[in-house]
Amino acid sequence: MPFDKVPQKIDFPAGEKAVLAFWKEHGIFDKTLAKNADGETFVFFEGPPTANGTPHNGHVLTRVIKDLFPRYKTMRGYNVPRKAGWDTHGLPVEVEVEKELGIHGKEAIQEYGVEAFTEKCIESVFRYTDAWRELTERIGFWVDLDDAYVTYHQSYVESVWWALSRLFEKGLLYQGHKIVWWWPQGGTALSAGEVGLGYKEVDDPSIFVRFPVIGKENTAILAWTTTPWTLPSNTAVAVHPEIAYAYVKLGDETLIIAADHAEKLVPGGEVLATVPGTELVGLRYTPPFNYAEPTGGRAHEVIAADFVTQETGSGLVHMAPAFGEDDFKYAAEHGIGMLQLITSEGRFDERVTDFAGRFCKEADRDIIRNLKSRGILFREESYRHNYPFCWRADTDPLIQYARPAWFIRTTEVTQQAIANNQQINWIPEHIKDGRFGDWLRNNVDWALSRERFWGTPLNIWICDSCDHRAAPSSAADIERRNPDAFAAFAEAKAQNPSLSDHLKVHKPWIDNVTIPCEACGGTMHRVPEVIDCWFDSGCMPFAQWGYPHQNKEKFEQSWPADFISEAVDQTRGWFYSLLMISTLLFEERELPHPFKTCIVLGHVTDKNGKKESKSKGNYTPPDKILESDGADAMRWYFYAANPPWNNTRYSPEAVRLGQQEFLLKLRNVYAFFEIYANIDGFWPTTTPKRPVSERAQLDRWIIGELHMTLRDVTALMDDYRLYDAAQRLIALADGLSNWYVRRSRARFWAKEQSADKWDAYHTLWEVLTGLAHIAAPFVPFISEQIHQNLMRNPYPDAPESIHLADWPAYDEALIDEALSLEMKTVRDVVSLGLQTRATYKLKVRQPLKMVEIVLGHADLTARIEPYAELIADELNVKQVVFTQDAGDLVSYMVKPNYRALGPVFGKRMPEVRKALDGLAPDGIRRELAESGEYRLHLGDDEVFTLNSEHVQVTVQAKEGYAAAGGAAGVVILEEALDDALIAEGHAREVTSRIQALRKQADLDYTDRISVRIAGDATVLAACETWRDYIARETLADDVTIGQGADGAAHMTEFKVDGADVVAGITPA
RNA sequence: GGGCCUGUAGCUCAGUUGGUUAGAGCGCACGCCUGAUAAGCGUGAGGUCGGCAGUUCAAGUCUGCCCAGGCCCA
Repeated sequence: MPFDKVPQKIDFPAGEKAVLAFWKEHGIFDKTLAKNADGETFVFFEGPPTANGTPHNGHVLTRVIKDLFPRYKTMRGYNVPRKAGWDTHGLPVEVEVEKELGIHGKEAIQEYGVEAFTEKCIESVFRYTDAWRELTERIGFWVDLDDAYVTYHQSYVESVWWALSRLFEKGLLYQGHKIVWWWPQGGTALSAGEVGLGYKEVDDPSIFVRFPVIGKENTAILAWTTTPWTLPSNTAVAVHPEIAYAYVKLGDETLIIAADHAEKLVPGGEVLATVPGTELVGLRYTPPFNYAEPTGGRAHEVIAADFVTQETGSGLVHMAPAFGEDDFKYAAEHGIGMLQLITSEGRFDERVTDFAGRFCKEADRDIIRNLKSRGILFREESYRHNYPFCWRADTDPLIQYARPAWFIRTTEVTQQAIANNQQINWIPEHIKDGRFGDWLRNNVDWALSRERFWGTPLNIWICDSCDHRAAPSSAADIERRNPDAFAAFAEAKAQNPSLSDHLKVHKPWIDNVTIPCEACGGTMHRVPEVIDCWFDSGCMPFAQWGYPHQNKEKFEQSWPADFISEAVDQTRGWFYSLLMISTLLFEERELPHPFKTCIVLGHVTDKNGKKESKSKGNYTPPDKILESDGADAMRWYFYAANPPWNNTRYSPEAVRLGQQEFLLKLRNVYAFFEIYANIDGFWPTTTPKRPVSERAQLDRWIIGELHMTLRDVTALMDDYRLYDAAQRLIALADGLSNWYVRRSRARFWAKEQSADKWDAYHTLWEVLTGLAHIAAPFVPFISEQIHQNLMRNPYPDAPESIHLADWPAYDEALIDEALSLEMKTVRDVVSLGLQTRATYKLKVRQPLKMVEIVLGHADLTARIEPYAELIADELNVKQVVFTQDAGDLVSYMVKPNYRALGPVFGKRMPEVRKALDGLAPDGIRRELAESGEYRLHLGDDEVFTLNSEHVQVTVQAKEGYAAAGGAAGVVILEEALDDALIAEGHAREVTSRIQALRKQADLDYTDRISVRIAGDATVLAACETWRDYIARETLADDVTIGQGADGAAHMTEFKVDGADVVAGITPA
């Protein structure tokens, strides 16, 4: 009953596809969910991706991280539900649809029809879901896509309404103004991303205007602006508090200006005095225009603002709070009022008698002319800068414009949010008090509303007559107030049954829903706005269940999340909206919520660290890699290349390198095992098996390494340190491949079926299956293949899938730290021996008489001696001698251990160093070896007692011997050869050639052959001596020496020590 | 302009509470081993630890300033 053959040709994707089919056919994912259904829940929240674009490499990173921990926790016995989600609302969706329809702007959308438009939005959102599903499944991200929450669904919207309703009742929703980039011709605000698309270099006027100071005769502030059209709406002038300002006399008048600019802007002027900006604060002035009175605060005075710079202008900045973000912010802080004399179409309103109806930017020239004619203009220049235009209509300038907006008073709970944040386990930790903590400390009220169409409608109704307001929390709540509220929708639905029920709670339908006013009996209409889609996603912990209107128990069971993860750009996005909404709504609950641990991922960049971008084409799309190298390789790269909170430089080459480091090694060992286990008929259930304690050192060593790795990976994964965990796996795979298998080959090849051979098989089987368990959450595909073949074949009762298996518990009894250290030393010693062979051109195939080993830590000698045979075999020497008195072959060096000496000597360290340098190292070594201490004399009469902690004696090879030295010690090879050694070397050389020939002839591992060897007499004599050895190694039934090689099926000619030899083989 | 992160070999990255002689893999060169063979091993070359100053007996590590890249915000 053999193991399945591991295909010779390496094709990871093919194997993975088979695994995917297996998972699908047997419903493995569902079974993993069912398995722990009664277990303790490990809560994972899926941050909803927007599906209106194809997934890229960054999404793969996020998804493989999101997959890793749920898989791990599932194996640990936790119930880990994985509900998927889709983010469906928002401006990007609308923009995408606008592009598609070739329309743009509010009016165009209304003309097209809001209902048809929203239907297009739904279509657009799900256009790419197939691609997402395909990728999600292909990379092995186990998430329940069939039960995904969708942010536009009625139940989701109603949960969001409930949240807003609560905030409304708490008085945390209010109306104010928000400065937006406004497209006047289109009557719409643009997102930052859209604004970024439309910057052009343009020349704008740059003017300096006299603002006469009230109470100072003939004195004026020289205010600066590049937007003359905002001057009629001026309400303040800003100065930098720390800049020096000069009063400059020029003729009859005195001008106030930044001191540095006095000479340039007012040549010939006389500086009367210089004052800091703070002294100008509070000055009142006469504004250049007087069309209307500002409202909402004081006006026409000087305020301090640190955004003011000296680089451009006069150092005194004209402020029009309705038309600038800084202006608005500082005005509000200083109690300055606002004046907005421009309509939403960008035209002067009727109050501005001189310019009424004119488009703002086009009026600049006339305003300047007006100022000039009144003698107010001091100077006019032109100013070249980047200014945004509408990206769709690139001749339409954008303007910053104050729009009425709804806000959430998040500042009310800033302290609670900060306290909540403090309890979160942020990975990396600096996010807590860094990026996220800073953001919370500078928390401002959340500008909630958007003047758009495709979003969750803001559920506030206002009475036409008495201005009474209400915020119903669901459709049912609305119907309670007005049973006919949705009659129009019901009728439309009757006419058109394909109308989505979810649209009931969307524009335009919801806009027509009215409710009677509880206060006056009048009619209440909904406000026109929709809300910021970040609020949607932040509601997902409860909205995914439709809570509190339904699924109350489900919500309670899955809140708060134990684990979430997204990229760092979500700091002010999803991470913030989750935390803030939770803080606002669930103030009585235990902190932290709604998530306990958050891994913040870096971005995936190209191999030069540049952002991956479609237009640059500087990246390889995920499916390419998945097709060529497979999902395990891609997953592994993101786990093991670097800690994923740093940016990851991504390229196909890099993925392949990571594959070699772990996956390929794992696969090679797996394939090796299958080949030999099948040849020898090893079977875990029937082959005689001895307890680990009775097996060879090498076996106990690798099993110890396995259990140490298991112990460490478990602790690291519990701590979410996946990168370190991956490194441990690499180290184990390396030890397994490059030491255990390498050193055990002879055991696997051994002809006789000894207990030692079976030990080796059992050990390798145990380590491979164990390693597959530990690696399963990381590389679920190859782990499954190994499990199915090595575990399920002999043990049909084993878990159906490795992902249904329990995470193994490490066995302390099998861990042997001492053995581990010894083996490390042995490997170092062997490495030095091989180094010596390389340096002195002593081929490993040529046996040598002896190796002498001087260990750096003499006390290790007794512990390493038992490994003599292993060392002899690996270095191909007949005898291993350990010594501490290698006499002239080595020299000693004393190395101070500063870490230990530091606390004792402190500042006197240089003295100590000097003293130690002047002493004979061998003397110190002897004293330490004999008495365990050394008395160090400092100065005239001070004596300090040092022990082997304080100084380390290292040994070095002297020149002129076949020796090499390192941290482990010194290894010296005996170079002299005798005839017997030379003969053995020849025999091994010939054997190697015959083996190569077997391979070349494509013989099966077990095919018997007959061998003919001819040529040089010395070599033939050696072959005669080693005839049995050659026959055994090459599986030869007969070896004919010196009779020529003619007639053999395969022949090879080569040189041994310069002499010609021919070998031929014929299959038996 | 502000905040956060990153900067260590040609490339990708490690680097403990500061301990003096900074590591690994890849790549390159040379060699070895091999019935795991599209693998494996060894050696070598390759570093002003982004720069400058400071603290310290001792700085890749701590502090300040500066430079470059990334992200978020303005």
